[in-house]
Amino acid sequence: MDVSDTKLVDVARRAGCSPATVSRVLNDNPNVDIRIRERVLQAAMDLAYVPNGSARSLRSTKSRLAGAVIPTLDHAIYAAMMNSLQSGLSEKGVSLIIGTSAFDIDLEYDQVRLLVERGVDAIVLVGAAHRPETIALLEQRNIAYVFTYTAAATEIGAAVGFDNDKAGRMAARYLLDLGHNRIAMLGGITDNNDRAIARRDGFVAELRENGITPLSIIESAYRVDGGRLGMQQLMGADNPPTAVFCGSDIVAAGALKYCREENIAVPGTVSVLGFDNLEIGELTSPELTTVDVPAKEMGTLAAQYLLATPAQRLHMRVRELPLRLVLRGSTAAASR
Amino acid sequence: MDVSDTKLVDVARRAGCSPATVSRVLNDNPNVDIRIRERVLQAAMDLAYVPNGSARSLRSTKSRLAGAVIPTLDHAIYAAMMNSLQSGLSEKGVSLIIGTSAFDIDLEYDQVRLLVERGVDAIVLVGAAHRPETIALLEQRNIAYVFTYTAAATEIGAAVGFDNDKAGRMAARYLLDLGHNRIAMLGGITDNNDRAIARRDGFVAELRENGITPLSIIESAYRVDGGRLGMQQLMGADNPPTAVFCGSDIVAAGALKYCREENIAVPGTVSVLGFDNLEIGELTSPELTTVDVPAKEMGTLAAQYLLATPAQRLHMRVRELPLRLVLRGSTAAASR
DNA sequence: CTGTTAGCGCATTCAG
DNA sequence: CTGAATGCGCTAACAG
Repeated sequence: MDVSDTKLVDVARRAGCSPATVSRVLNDNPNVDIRIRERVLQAAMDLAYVPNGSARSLRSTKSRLAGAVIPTLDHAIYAAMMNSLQSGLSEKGVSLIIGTSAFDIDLEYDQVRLLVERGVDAIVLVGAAHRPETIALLEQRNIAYVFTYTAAATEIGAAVGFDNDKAGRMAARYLLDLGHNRIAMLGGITDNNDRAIARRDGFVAELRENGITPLSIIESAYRVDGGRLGMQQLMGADNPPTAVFCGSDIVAAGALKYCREENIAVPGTVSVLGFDNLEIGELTSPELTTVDVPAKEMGTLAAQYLLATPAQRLHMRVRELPLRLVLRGSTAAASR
Repeated sequence: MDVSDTKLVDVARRAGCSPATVSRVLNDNPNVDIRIRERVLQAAMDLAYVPNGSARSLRSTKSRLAGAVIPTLDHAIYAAMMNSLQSGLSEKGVSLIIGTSAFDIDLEYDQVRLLVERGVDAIVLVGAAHRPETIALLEQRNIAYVFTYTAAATEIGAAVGFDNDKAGRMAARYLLDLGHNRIAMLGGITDNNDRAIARRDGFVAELRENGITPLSIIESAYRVDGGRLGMQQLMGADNPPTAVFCGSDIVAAGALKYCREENIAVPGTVSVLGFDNLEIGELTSPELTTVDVPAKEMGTLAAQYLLATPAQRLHMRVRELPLRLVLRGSTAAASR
C-alpha cells in the first residue's frame, strides 16, 4: 500500500500510550482518562489517521455498513426512499450499499448475498415477496432486515410501509364514491411484484364487493409511454371507462398525455387517478389526483429501525403508515 | 456469531485440500487442477459458504467496493447516473456505497473520508470543485477517482462528462439564432456548484460576445416551485424577456406552469429552454425544448473507468461527451 | 500444481 | 484506568 499509511499503533506511539487505549478512545469507551483521550485525539489528527474498516469489522462483529436492494434507482419513488435512508444512516456513521434487482427476486438474492459477503449489519428490502433462500440467509447470519413498501413482515423481520391491498381499495372506493361504474385499471407489471399485485387485487375486490366488474385491467411498464399506449387501448375499446386507476403517476401522466393528444376531456370524459404522488403530478394539466406514498418517511423509519438495538427493534416490528388521497383536478364525479 | 458460520477452512476440509487452494479457486487462479477446483466449488456450495469480505480486503489490497458522493439522490439526474453506475459495477461484482453531500463540499469531504475508511478501491465524485483535502486524501491513499458531470480533471484524476461552459454557450447560441435579444436565465443555485456556475458563465459570455446583455439572472432551487416563482419575478419585470434559459427541466416545468396559470403564451410570448432532458419534459404542454445531459452514459462510463486497470485508465482520463439539443415545442423564433 | 507459514490492522480478553 | 497478548478469516509469499 502507501507509505503515508498511518495505523493505530502509530497513533499510540505518538500519543505515548498503548494501542488498546487508542482503540478505546476511538470507540468512545468512557473508561479512559480525559487527558490521555485528548492526547490520542490530537495524535490521530496530526497523523491524519483513518481507521481501517475491514480490520475493525473483522475483529469486532459489526461493520457499520447497511445494505439495500431495490428494483431500480431510476424511479423517483425508490430514489427518494434511498435518499432519506442514506441520510438517516449517515448521521450515525453507517454507510449504505445499494444494489438493484430489476424487479427480479433471483437477482435480488444475488445482491443480498453480495451484501452479506460485504458484511452488512442490516438490510432493507422492498416488498414482502422474496426467495426463501434470501430470508434464510439473513436469518441464519443474524442480519437484521426490514421490508419496505409493505406492512407484511415475516416472523422475525420487520416492515415499514403500508397495506397495498388497502391502497387498492382506497382507490376503488374513491372512484365509486364519485359515482363511476365503468372503471378500468392501468397498473404496473405485476410479475414478481407483490405490491402491484396486492394493489390490483384490493382494487378489484373493492369494486366487486360493490357490484362492479372492472372493464379491463391492463399492465404497462412504469413509463410515460406505457401509460400513453395503455390509455389508447382503454379508450379505443367499445365500452371505454369513465374512470381509470393508474399504477403510478408516471403511467397516469402518460394517460393524460394521450387524452390531451386525442382531445379527450379529463376529467369530463374520463377521470384519471394516479399513485405515488410524484412531483410530476403537479405539472400535468389537469393536475393529477393521486395516492400519496410516503417514500421519504419509509426511508427515514427504515433507517431508525436498522440503527436501533435488537431490544428496541422488538417494539418496531411493523409500522403501517397511513395512506392519503391527494385531491387535484384529474378526477370528477361521473356525469349524470 | 452464528453456529452455521462456514469459513474457508471448512470448505478446504470438506474438499480435502488446503485453505490456500480454496482461496485460489475462489479467486479464479488458473493454476488449480480442474478436478480439485470442482471439488472445492461443490464443497462451497454444499456448505453454503459465503466469503468474509472484511478478511479478504484486510489481507489483500482490494475491497471490491467503490464509492460515490453525489449532491442528492432525490434528483432524477443523479439517481439515473447512480443507477447505471451501480449496474455497471455490479456486473463485475463490485458493490457501490453511495453518500450524499447536499451540494456542500465540506460534507462531501466527510463522506469521502467515510468511504476511505470503508476501504473503497475507487470513488466517483460530481463536478470538478472539491476541497483540496478531499483530493489529497484520495491521492495519498492511491484511490482512483473520477469526476462526473464535468470534463475538467485534475492531473491524476479522470473526468467523464461534458463541458459546462459549452453547455451554457450552446443554450445562448440557440436562443440567439432564434432571434431573441431579451433573454434571461433562471438558473440553479450556484453556491458551491461549479457546474451551475460554468453554465451560467458560458451562457452569459456567449450572449455578451454577441452584443446582448442578459436582462436578469435569477437563481432558484431545483424544484417546480422555484421555477414558478422565478418566472413570476421575470415576467413581472418592466422589461420581460422573450426567452428564458432554465437551469433544469424541473425549474423549466415550474416556469411553464406559471405561464399556464397566467395565460402567458409559450412559446408565443416567451420561449422556455430547459436543461437535463428529464422525462417530465415530455409531459408539459408545450413539451420542453431542452439540453440533453447524458446521465446514464456518465454512470456507465464511470463504471468502466473504475473497473479498468491502472494501465488502461491512462487512456481514459478525460471523456468529454457530446451535448445535444432536444427540440420540442417550448421555444420559437422571436416575433417580428 | 499444491501446502505451509505468516500476518494484514484492529478490538478484545485478561492481568495488573 | 491501562497494557500485553491473542486472533478475527483470509491471501500472499515461499517451498516443495
